[in-house]
Amino acid sequence: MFKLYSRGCQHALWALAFAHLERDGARFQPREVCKRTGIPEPFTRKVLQALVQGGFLNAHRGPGGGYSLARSATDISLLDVIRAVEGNDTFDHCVMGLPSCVGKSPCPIHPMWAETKSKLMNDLAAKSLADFAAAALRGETRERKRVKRSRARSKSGPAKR
Amino acid sequence: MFKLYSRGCQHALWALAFAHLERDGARFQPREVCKRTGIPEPFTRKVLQALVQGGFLNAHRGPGGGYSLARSATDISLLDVIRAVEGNDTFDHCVMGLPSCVGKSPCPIHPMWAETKSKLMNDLAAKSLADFAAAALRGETRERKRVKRSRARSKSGPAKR
DNA sequence: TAAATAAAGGACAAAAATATCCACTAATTG
DNA sequence: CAATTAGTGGATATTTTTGTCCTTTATTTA
Repeated sequence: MFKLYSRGCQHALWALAFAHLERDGARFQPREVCKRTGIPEPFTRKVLQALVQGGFLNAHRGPGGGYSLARSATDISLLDVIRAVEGNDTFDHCVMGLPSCVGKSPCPIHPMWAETKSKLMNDLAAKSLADFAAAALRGETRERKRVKRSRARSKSGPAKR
Repeated sequence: MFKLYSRGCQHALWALAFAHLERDGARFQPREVCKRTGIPEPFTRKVLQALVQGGFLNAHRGPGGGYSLARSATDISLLDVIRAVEGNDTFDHCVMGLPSCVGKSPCPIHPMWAETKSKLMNDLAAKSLADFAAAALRGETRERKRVKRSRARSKSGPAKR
């Protein structure tokens, strides 16, 4: 169960990427975006609320409402989004469960993990929503659709634990 | 919710590390090891079962039973343990949830993520249980004890999502 | 200002991960 | 071979994550 972020955060990234693609800088309707990307609308709406509170989205109520990015898509990094959705401390927890895994008493794999994390966080901070959206457009618009359809249990391999 | 493996796998790693420290190569009693490391015994026993089935542990029933490592602690890598507990495909899932995130249609962050994973998996494959145990001894024997005591909710920061 | 639209927020439901318990079985020992 | 010890496997409980629904509130437009 190796994962970078929660499902909600994953949805947020798809939503923002497609929102940006539709009409850069303009408003977007969560309904449309969710339908196009095949992500669950009610859950995604919740996550969008978090992004509003985090200051990354502006909400527009009433008829023709929707959301718009509070800053340019080139100015919002994936790390920003992840932090906004998951909380600022997502990357701070010890992999071995130690309450204070620092300085004189690190966990047995702290150095290795710290290195991995550091590189990853740099990469995520360097990648903007615009970059992400562009990459999504290049590779994955069609493929994405199929996710929703084949939603049956994948029942992967042995050793389920 | 950035995580490298499940809680059960975390428990397994602590248990194996301390088992190795107690008496290298010899049998160990899960009861003792769990008490010393402060990890929940019933849950950990389940995970040990998985390791038996995975061929990493030998189980010994009856009086004075317990477990022993099936191979030398220097010959079992952290990656081996993780795979045995989590399933061989733990590291194969797409971070963006795509069913087939490869080749011509990778997800928007596939390259970045693949790079991170590759390095991490190399590191994990290079680190043996013996290395891990040695590091655990250097840093964390005492500190670990405190985990169990302060088991109260940590209620960390804002932006809980 | 009334009607319609759409986001906010909270309650609720389902599924998965985490954790415990117990009856059963195998091994050891006297 | 009977008694005791300790792992196995299955059932069950708890918590967290994921996902839905519905009422309220704000905004727009006629």
